[in-house]
Amino acid sequence: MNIVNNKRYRERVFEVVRQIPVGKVMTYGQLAMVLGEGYTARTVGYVMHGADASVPWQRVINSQGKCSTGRLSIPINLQQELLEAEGIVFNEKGKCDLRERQWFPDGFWPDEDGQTSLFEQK
DNA sequence: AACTTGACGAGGG
DNA sequence: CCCCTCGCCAAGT
Repeated sequence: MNIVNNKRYRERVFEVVRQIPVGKVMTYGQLAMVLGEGYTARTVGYVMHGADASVPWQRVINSQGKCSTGRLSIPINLQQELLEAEGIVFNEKGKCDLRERQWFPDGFWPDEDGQTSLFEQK
């Protein structure tokens, strides 16, 4: 059976996304790292495609701090507007400050320099 | 089975 | 900062 049609596989992604607080975001790659074996940024993106209303899908953006939902069934700029309504600020190039807005689940923390890598707690 | 296309990401120029 | 290449891996044709 296809992976993204596997309910368990999808639910693990959604469980984490549902924990992202208002005003915070995570990237596809981070989610993949947190979820571990079997998950990649691409598959996470695929799963998000099928998110239902119980999932704050707008809080998942790409590693550059931008929204990647321009050309799909989602109206242009909807994601950014939803996030702005949650208090997130985007510059004229559609980028927000990940350093300030990135959220990490319990058990993970960012490395010294960037916010893009995660390490498991000892 | 081959080839293309992504709600991706890192690295190089 | 922008653009391109690769690696990634599931889906659609």
